[in-house]
Amino acid sequence: MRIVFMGTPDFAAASLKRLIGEGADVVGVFTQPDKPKNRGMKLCASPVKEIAVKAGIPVFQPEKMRDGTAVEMLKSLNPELVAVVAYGRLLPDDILAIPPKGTINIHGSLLPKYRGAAPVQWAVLNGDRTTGVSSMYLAHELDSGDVIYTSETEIGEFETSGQLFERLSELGAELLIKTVRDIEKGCAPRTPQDSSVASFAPPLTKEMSPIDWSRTPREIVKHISGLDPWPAATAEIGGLTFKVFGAEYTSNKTGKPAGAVVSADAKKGIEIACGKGETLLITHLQAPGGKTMAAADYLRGHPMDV
RNA sequence: CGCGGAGUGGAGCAGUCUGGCAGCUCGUCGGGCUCAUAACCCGAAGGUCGUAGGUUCAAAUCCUGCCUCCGCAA
Repeated sequence: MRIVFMGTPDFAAASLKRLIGEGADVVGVFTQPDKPKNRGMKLCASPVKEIAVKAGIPVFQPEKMRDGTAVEMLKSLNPELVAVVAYGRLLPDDILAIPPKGTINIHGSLLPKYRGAAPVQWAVLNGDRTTGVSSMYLAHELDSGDVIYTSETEIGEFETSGQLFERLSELGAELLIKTVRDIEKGCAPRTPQDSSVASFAPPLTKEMSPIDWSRTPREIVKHISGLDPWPAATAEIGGLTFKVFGAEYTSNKTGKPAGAVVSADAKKGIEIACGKGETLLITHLQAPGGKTMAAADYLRGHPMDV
């Protein structure tokens, strides 16, 4: 079955790699154009492009999806199925209409929950105990198509969005293989989404970074985990804005106001007052301009008065 | 040439401006105290100061090249 793959970041690369590894007939790969990135603003290829190039698969990087060129590119490949994983672009109907077996998508949540750009992060932020991945047919409206299969997994208490992303990208890859196989066999189910219970997971922004210390320790832990690795939770301590990457629960109580430093032990970390007099121990942080390190290490070089 | 920071015993930092015996908080090892301890006391080991050259009586420190790492921004 001739398949065209569309995707961009690591989450998608895992699926493409798996698809190729399973011997699927991937006849072309669409990915976002190379963009200037990193130190030096060098032009960088997307993770998906790197996989495709290594596998010798033709790569297409149309700037626009609606000016007709993308349609021509896709038509010339004569695909039976198009598989989209985090391509980062809404596909117009004339593209969706091309492959006779349909256009499918892998999404990082249990649809209809968390439609949108950041389903993984919001599952963590909201403190959900479980989440998963879904495969679905693409429809005109964002992430609203009929669901084919889902795969569920638990979220660890301290699992970060980055870690969950990695696991879900593997789960997603597996689900994609299964979905493609059953579509080829003609036995893939399709279940319409119940849009009345749908929720939306908008992209994260830096405005979300500052920690609200008046919340409960668990809410704050979820905030920290959910924003890791980007945009990262931040805390103002002693006039500096730190990024916070790790915290542990304590059994301590304090009379200090939320956000105040309760203790700064060079063997443990920085303990901060939260809501209702509970406290949280920051164990990993990043000072402005510095690299991420254990809070205890930071305190050794930067003693902190309480 | 997007902007910027940094390489100093195992970890995190100071010292560099103004050259002059390599320092701090930990860790490690040995000993002591203790019912006990991540606590306390005593002692010890461990560094060609990223690298190559230059200036100097003398370089971690000043000058030049190179390597490596990191932050911001996207």
